[in-house]
Amino acid sequence: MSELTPRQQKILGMVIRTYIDTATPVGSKALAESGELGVSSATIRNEMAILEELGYLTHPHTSAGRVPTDKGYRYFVERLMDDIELTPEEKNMVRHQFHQARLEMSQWMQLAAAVLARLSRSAALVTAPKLEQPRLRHLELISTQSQLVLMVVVFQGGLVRQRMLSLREPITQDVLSQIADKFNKTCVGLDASSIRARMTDLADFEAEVLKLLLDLMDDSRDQALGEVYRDGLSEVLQEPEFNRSSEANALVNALEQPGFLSDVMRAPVGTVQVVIGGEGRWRELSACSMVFARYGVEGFATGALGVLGPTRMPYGKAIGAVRYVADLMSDLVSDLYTD
Amino acid sequence: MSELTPRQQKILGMVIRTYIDTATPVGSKALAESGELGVSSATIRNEMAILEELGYLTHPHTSAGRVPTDKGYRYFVERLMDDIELTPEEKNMVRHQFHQARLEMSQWMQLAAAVLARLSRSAALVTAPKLEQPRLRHLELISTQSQLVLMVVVFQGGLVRQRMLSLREPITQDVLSQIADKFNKTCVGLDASSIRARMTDLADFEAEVLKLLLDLMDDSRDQALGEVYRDGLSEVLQEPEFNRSSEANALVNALEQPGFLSDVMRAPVGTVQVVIGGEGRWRELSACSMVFARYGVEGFATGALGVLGPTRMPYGKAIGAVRYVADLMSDLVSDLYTD
DNA sequence: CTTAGCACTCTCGATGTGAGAGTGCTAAAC
DNA sequence: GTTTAGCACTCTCACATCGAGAGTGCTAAG
Repeated sequence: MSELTPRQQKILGMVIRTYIDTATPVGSKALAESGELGVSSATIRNEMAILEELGYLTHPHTSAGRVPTDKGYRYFVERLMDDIELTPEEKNMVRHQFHQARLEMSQWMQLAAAVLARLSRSAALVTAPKLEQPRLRHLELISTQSQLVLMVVVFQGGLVRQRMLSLREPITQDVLSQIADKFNKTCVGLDASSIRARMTDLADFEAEVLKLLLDLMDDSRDQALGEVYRDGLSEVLQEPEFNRSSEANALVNALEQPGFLSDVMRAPVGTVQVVIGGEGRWRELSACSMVFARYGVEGFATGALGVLGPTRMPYGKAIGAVRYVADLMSDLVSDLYTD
Repeated sequence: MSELTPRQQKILGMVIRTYIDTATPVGSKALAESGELGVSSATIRNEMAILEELGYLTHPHTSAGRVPTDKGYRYFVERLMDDIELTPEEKNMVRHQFHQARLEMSQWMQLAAAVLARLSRSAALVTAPKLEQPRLRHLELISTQSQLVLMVVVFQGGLVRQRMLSLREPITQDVLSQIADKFNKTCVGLDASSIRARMTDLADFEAEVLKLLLDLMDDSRDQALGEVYRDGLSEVLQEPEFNRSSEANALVNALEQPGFLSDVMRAPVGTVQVVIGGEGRWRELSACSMVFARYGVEGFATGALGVLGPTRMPYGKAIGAVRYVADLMSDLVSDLYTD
């Protein structure tokens, strides 16, 4: 890819910025009249023709202004964009909201989704952090009815999971407590495989508890599926590109599909990824872009968050918001969940 | 309201059923040709004119077929509708799916939403059951870091809630366990106000635990706000009435609004309510109908579930589905959560 | 290399038109 | 009295036409 001249870069940037603003194709005349270039519309036309030949711009039809291509957006995001940082006021606002919230993951996630949606004017998604290597911290068995037992498991770090278990024959609470004690005495601090190795020679019911516990530990590793928080869908559906319902539908579908997020958002913690126009992999999302990041503590517990909007999204704000919120969430996970 | 003649009822029913099917105004000729009435289109026209005068039908314009009014739908739902029951196959399918799922409220809720959406071809909403009068079953305090404590509370019936608590000065796990024990010895089986009355003379930190516990018990009473499961949005947005994005937006907005559901779905357990065209109270939902019910055990724990679709929704299926799923969920709550 | 000028293309909104669907009304038939 | 056939009328919808406007590409001159 040959380098663009400074003027070409400037023109490309202007086209994209105006298009993001107005959602209508931008013509040479409008750019010339803005005065920032000091050249005539004819010159701009020539440059635009070159940019089009290089694949950064297109025409919807012969006599309309120019519209950025996915490649154009990519170039813009990687080289031309400025003010990726949120403003101090925005940061303050976000921090303030997080400060107000209770110390609870589900609240944060919802809050994070709301903040992302508001700041980036796109639909936001946040998945719960999943433990990479869950270690047992505490196990409790509680009889709720004669034939039903509630198992509450606290993992190292403070994540709590529960599961129910139905019995063939009644077991008293005392016996249950003894069994729980046995697990707590032997298995605290261990991961699933160590627990499996350690707990042998178990009575009938104990074996069942063990099975359920291991199952739960396995599940916690990718329970991201279930707990996903969304926000901002209604805002993004107002964008003109989603008036045609086929586009809108693709987006709503993607958001509703439970597996979608975890499929898409594979990335190391600390980097912000931008997927423009579905990037070939998600054909139905060719009108959408995603900005997302993983958050949490690598190797311990990570989740994903991001925004989904039209390719014509305000990338600067979106990237800034995703980065800032991801960092914030990482801090929270690190502060609260790691010992 | 004067009574409709049997033939008028039959015509009204046919108009509504065909309109629900086709989403296009239905004319006298089409009804006459279906052959079920044995009269000519002219007669049907006369009857339709009367039905229009009475307010059950309208014209979109002079020369289009008839469209039901909200009043027409209401009459239909209350007097004309048949097969409100799901078919045995559908019931089987639903029961089977619930049988497959794990013994876990969040799974059931998600499943219920999915089933409702599929059966009624509308958007479905399910809120978690909230405890009317939570009683403490078990309390656990776990230190996760030097300055952080995780409080896990199990309520009578098996609902588990957690909250974190940051300390001014470190407290050892032993001390924490002693405090938890104190609560468990004195307060098990009590509701919030009894606990408040019982636990007096508390040390500094104990008072804080008490406050948090009471707070949590209070919250659990209407935590419905947070935990809401949705499904079927993408399907319902495909319906022709939501091509105009303003209608669609009202619907998406309503679904995203957290308070909306709890506002709307006030009803006793065991009855299915039908709100047609927003019924004046929800002006922005004038193109939508809702079918919903409360489920659970009255006086102990109840939640709400329902579907939201165009006024032109398949009421029979929707009501049947809502009733069946609500009953199923009630049974589950009753089986698992009551002692 | 830049720019003015110009012909050309294409969209968009307004306008018009004919076919089709459905109605309301009237008068005749049962 | 109810039903029906017939007919004029109305309104939408799809389609075509048309001019204005916007924007382009090209050419030739600065």
